[in-house]
Amino acid sequence: MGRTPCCSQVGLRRGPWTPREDSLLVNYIQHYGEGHWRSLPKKAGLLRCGKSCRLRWMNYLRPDIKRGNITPDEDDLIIRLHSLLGNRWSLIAGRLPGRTDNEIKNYWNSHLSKRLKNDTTTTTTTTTTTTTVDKRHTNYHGRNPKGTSKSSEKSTKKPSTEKNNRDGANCEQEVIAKTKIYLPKPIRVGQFSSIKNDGFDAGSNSMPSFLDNVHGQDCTEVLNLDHVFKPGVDQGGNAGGGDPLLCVKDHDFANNIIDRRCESISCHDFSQQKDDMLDKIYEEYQRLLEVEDLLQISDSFC
DNA sequence: AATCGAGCCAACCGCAGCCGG
DNA sequence: GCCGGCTGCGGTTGGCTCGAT
Repeated sequence: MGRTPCCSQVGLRRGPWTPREDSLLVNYIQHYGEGHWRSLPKKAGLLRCGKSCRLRWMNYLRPDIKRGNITPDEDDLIIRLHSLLGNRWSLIAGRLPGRTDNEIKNYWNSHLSKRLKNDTTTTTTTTTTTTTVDKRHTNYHGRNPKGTSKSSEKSTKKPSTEKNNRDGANCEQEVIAKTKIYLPKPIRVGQFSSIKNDGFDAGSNSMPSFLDNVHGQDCTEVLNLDHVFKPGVDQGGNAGGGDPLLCVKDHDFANNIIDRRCESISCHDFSQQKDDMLDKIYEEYQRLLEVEDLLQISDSFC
């Protein structure tokens, strides 16, 4: 499709945005709303391409954006969603209110992927989950072996909700113990085509790619999804029991994965399973946020 | 004090989906 | 059904910051 790259136009500014440009963009959007990015810069008096304006607004200027201080809970949620969705940052961001896909992507690349790397190097030398969890305890946030972490140091400069919300390393270790990280290979998906692009078409018996890509494992190992989801569930795998996570952990899902490998169930069924699971993870996250709020309120009385 | 290297993140680039003509 | 423009997405990059030496 012959599309002219909008940013290649002569005379358009590039690089970091100035406060004046920001205010022009914000003022324009406040008056006329988002959209029509192509024509927006001209109307707003900006020497930027529409794409750049959109990016700036979406990733930085939107009023509902939370910046920095990814909490352990968000961290946990990102890991779990990533294990489900792969590099579908926009989908993951959609489940994290106030977070942008760019921020999550950056966070993953700078923090979590390193943790994953450490994790995989340890898992290759060990066979039991217990062992790998123990190893991960020493590698949370991908901190370097010297123990100096710029991210942690930076976070001391910024107001750190992470430190306020949780009891530091213990909680981080707890998160680690709850999660098993996989690294799906990058998948490209359209907004409404996650299943279609997951790599299995009607005539294929293959697994969806996000599962195929799970660490290059076969479906038996994919059953380790149990580790992806929050433990704290009973080992019997009983669904219900008051905890929504019990549903997430529901073995029916894992069984469906196997069924798919062996019998090829319908795309729709699987899509529904995945959507349900996402909803449940998200519900859990919302609950965590509520609990955090309650804890903060109670702390404030102490 | 200067230099180096690692980490972080805003922004850019190119591709693909969607949609209207 | 085809074409072209717009938009959204994910990968990548460049520059800034900061700790280590």
